[in-house]
Amino acid sequence: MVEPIGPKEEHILNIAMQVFVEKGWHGTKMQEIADRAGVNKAMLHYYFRSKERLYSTIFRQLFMKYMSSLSDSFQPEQDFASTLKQFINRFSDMLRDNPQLPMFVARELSEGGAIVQQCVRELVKDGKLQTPQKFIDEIKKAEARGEIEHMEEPVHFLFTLIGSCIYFFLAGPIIKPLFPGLLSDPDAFLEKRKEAIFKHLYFGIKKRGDNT
Amino acid sequence: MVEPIGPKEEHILNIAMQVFVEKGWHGTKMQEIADRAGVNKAMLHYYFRSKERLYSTIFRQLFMKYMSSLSDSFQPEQDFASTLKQFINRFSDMLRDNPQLPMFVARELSEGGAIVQQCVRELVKDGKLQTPQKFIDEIKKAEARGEIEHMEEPVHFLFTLIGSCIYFFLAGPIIKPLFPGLLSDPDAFLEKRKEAIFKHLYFGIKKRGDNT
DNA sequence: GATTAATTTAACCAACTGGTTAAATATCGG
DNA sequence: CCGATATTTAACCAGTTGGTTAAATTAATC
Repeated sequence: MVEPIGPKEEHILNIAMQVFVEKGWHGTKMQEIADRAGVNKAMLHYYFRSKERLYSTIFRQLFMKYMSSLSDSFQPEQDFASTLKQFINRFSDMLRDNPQLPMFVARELSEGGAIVQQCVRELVKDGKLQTPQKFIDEIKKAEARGEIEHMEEPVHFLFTLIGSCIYFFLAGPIIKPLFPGLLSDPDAFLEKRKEAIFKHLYFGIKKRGDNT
Repeated sequence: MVEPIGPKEEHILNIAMQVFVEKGWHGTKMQEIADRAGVNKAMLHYYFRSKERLYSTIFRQLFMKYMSSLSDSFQPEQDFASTLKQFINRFSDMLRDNPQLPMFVARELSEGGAIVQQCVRELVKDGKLQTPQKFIDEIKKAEARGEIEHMEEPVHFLFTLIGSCIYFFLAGPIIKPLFPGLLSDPDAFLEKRKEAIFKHLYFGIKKRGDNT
């Protein structure tokens, strides 16, 4: 089903991915892809027929990468604290390596052209987006083990968790000018960020032993 | 400095705002604004000279609205628990009334054309984006009062908090198809979401009295 | 009611966009 | 080396885009 693609084709695909991720569907011009890939514009159509096809290939790939990383980052461990810690670790590392990925996915889904909508419909239909249930089940188990507090709707914790991990990467352009210096050592920052998220979500901020 | 604008001008501005919020800079066409506003395309240029100017007016306005709502939602109360609860309440309500606002701001900042960059530079220079410090100061006070745990870098809590509130609105297009039925009663959902966020961040999920 | 200024319109324009095509060039099996 | 196939190019095309303009219409002023 997945026909093999030549190195040239792959090179174009990689460049196109960069441009689409940076500028989105409307902001991306075929000419710019061609220029940055160092090929004639007609080559893009030779290999991919149309902007729609090229985009659809790329969106599908990146959307799956994003959703898969959610799934892959979540691996049940001995206790839920470890599971949570590992998820934050892995998911944050993926975001560090693909900082523009969540913005791309969110933006394209929100602009929601026909291509994107069809893509998502297919993936949902094929059952390829079932991360959440895995998550929720594990939360319920940890709850049953008496490890964590009872949650009425575990899905909320999922939202809180993902939101906490992602926000920094989505809001980067606001945060950077507001906190100059915060990112002088990005790696160190991310490590602290991971710890902070875990502490906030697992222990909360309330002073323990305080019953007010 | 702010010249008074006629009702017609304002009408166009409102429509233009809708279109820009929906489709972003590149996705917005002057013709569509004109059509939806029920005016001749030349009128847009008559009132606003260029797409850049029109956009710049709108971006500035919406970006300030977003940043102000962050600031306005944060009003110190008797105790930090109440402050936090109220912030989540107010900020979430604003998001409910302007669900596309965070996506718009994030998207435009990430595409980061010259207009946006200059806009942000001006606002930062004019000191109009100083919400965060207010926040951090209050956290430190609550810490000093012994109300909450010590935080090495309170700014992380800010990120976790905002991320938790915003994620649902940014990820709406992913969440809706994945959790059909979750939003059958959006208002009820949001109320539960507010409570959940507060619980997660203030108390954490760890079973209390458990010292593992 | 005439004159002036503000508003609105249709027609137009140059630049750009995605896409095509036919010819040129490179590649490769024989 | 030859033919066939795959790749690459420049020129081109029709539709769209932001923007202009001059004339027409309306509103305001006297």
